[in-house]
Amino acid sequence: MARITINDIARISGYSKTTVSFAFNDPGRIGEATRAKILGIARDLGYIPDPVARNLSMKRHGTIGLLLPDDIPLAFDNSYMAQIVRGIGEVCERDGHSLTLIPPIRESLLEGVRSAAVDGIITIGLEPGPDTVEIIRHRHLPFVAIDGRPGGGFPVIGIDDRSAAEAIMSHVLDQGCTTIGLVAFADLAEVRSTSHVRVQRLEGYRNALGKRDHALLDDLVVTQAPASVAGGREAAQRLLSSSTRPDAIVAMCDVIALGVLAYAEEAGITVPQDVIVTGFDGIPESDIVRPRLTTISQPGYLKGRHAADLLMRLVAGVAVEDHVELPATLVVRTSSRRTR
Amino acid sequence: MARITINDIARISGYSKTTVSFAFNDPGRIGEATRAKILGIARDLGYIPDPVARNLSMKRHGTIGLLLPDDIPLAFDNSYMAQIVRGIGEVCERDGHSLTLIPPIRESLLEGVRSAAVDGIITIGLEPGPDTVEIIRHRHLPFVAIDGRPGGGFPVIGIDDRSAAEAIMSHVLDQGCTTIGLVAFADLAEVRSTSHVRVQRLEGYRNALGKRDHALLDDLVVTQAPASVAGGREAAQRLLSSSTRPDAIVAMCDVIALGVLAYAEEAGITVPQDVIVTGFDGIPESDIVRPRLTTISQPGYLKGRHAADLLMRLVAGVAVEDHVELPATLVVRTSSRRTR
DNA sequence: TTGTACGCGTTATCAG
DNA sequence: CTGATAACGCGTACAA
Repeated sequence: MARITINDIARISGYSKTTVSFAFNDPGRIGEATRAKILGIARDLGYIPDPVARNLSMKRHGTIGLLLPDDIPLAFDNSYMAQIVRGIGEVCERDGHSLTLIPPIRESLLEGVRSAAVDGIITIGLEPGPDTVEIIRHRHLPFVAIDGRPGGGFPVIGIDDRSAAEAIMSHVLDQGCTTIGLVAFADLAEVRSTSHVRVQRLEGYRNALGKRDHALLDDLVVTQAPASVAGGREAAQRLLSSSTRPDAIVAMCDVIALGVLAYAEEAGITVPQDVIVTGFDGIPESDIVRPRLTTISQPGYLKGRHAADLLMRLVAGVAVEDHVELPATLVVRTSSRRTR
Repeated sequence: MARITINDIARISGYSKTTVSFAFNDPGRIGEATRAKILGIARDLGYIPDPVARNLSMKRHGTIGLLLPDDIPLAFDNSYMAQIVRGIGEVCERDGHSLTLIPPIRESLLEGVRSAAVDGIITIGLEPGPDTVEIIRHRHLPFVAIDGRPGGGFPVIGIDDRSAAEAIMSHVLDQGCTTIGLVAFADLAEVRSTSHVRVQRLEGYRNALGKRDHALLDDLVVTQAPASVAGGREAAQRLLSSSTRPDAIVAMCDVIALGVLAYAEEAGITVPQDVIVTGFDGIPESDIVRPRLTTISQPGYLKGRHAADLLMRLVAGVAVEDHVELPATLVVRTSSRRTR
C-alpha cells in the first residue's frame, strides 16, 4: 500500500489540494462542513503530510545543524561536547526544533554543509575553513560559531581563552614547576593551522611563562593528542618517559588530563607529588576523578544556550550581537597542589 | 540576490533542466562539451542544489533520527547516552548519513515523529507508545529499538536486563545487606507503565531477593528519580534520612549512583562501610569515581553500532534479525565491598 | 543525446 | 466569502 498523499485526499473528497491544505493549516478560510468532511477522510486514511515536501514549500526545516569538529565517536568521547549539546538542545526544544549532528565526511566539512537540510548551523570547537564559510553564505544559512574567531562577519560565542590559559599556567608556575609538558588537542587537518582557541590558549600559556623567566620557554614540551582519554594517556606516556621528564603536565582539555591521570596511576607516578596535572573545560569528571583536577571551568552548557539563542534569532531574521564572551574561572583542586 | 536554482542554469546555458541535472549526476549521458559548459556556468554562479528539493525527488534524506527518551538536557546528562550516540554515529558516518536528535515536544514523541525528515528511526531507552509506533509504520519508516521490548515486529537491541539485575542484587545480598534501597529511573509519562528495561530489571532484583528470603521484599524501598546526578542525590537524601535507613542502595543506572555517592560524601556517610552503593550501565565515570562503582557493564557503544547497522540494512531494504542480545557483565568494585 | 512531465505540500493569485 | 490554479525546487522515467 502506497503512501497517502494530499492528492489522494483531494481526489476522494472531491475538493482541490488547496482546500485540503486549508483544512489543516488555515481552517478559517473554508466552510465548516467542508473542513469536517476533509478531516474525516484524512483521518480514516491515516494521512500524514510528507515532511520533506512540507519543508520544501515552507522553506523551514524544523531542525538546526551542529557542525562537529571531529567524527561522532571522538567528539562524544569528550563530555564537554555533551554539555554544549545540552545547552543547544534546550533552546531547540523550546522552539520546536530538532538537532542534526553533521560530522565531517572524509575529513571534510564541505560535503555535509552542502547537503544539510537545516534552518541554520552552529559550528563548534573550530573555525570553518574559508570555503566552508563560503558555502554556508551561498546557501544563505544563518550561522553561529562556538569557540571561533570573532570578526568574521558571524556571531561568535566563547570565553577569553588567552586570559584563562595564562591564569592556569601562572598557577602551575606558582607551584614551583620548571619543566612544563604541554598537551594540545589535535584538530581536523582542515582547521589545524587556524584553530582560534588553540592559538589563544597557547598564547596565554606563553604569556604566563614569559612573565616569569623567558628561559622556561625552552622547556616547554608541546605534544598533540586527540581530545580523548586515550589520547591523553598516550601523550602522558611519551612525556613521562622522556629524558627531560616534566614536573607539570598542562593539558588543553580535561579529557586529555583524565588520560594523563590514568596513565600516571598505572605507572606508579603520584599526582601532584611527582607531577602536577591540569586540564581545561571543567567537565563533570574533573570533580569526580582523584586527585581532583585543577582546571579552567568554562560554561559549556551556557555556550550552547547562547549560540542556539542567537541562531534562532538569526533564523527569525533579527540582527544579533556578533560576539558573546562568557566568564571562565580557574578552579584549583588537588591535582596541582604542591604539598611540601 | 536570490538563490541560484537549476532553472537559472538551464536558462542561461540554453539547455534543459534534465541536461543540467545529468551534468552533475549522470555525466555519461550527455556530451563532454555540453557538460563542461554547464559545469562552468554553475561554478561561476555558485550553484548549490537545494538539499530539500533533492531529498524530495530522491526519496532519501541522508540522515537518521534518534528518538530520545528525555529532553536533550537530561538525556545528555547521562553519558550512557553519549556512548550509544558514539556507536550510532560511527555507522552513520560510514554510510554518509548525519544524525538527527528528535526530542519529545511537550512531553510527547508524536509531533517529532510525524515531522521528522529522516530515512529511519532508532528509539532508545523506551518503548514507544502504540500510537507512536503506528505513525512510524504509517510513514513506512524503517525502525529499530534500543532497549525495547522484543516481539513488536521491529528489531530490538538489548541485553538480558533481568539476569543482569539479578546478578548485581545477588552480589549485594552476598555482602550481608538486609535493607535495600532501590532507585529506579523515571521515564516520560507516555511510556512509564511499560518501560521494558525497568520492568525486566525490577523482576531481576526481585528474583534475587526471592531466592534468599522472601521477607526481604518488604524492606525493598523503591524510589523514582530522573536519570541524572542531581536525581540520584535527591533520592539518596530521601533514602538515607528515612527511619529505616538502608544498608545498600541499588541504583538502576550509574548516573543516579554517582549522585548517591556524592550525597553520601557530603553527608559524611562512608561507602561501602555505612552503605553499599551499586549502579547499572558501566559508564566511564563509574571507574573514575571513588570509591569505584560496582555496576553492570553493558556495551552502550556496541548497542548503538548494532542498532544503526540493522537500521541501515532496513533502509537498504534488507530483512534483518529481530532481536540482538549483547553480553553484559557484573563488575565488582570498591563501592560494594564489605570489608570487616 | 536532450526535452517533457510528474511527484509533494503550501500559498500567492485569481475566479466565482 | 469560498474554492481553484499555478508555481516553487530537484531528479528521473519516459518520450522523442
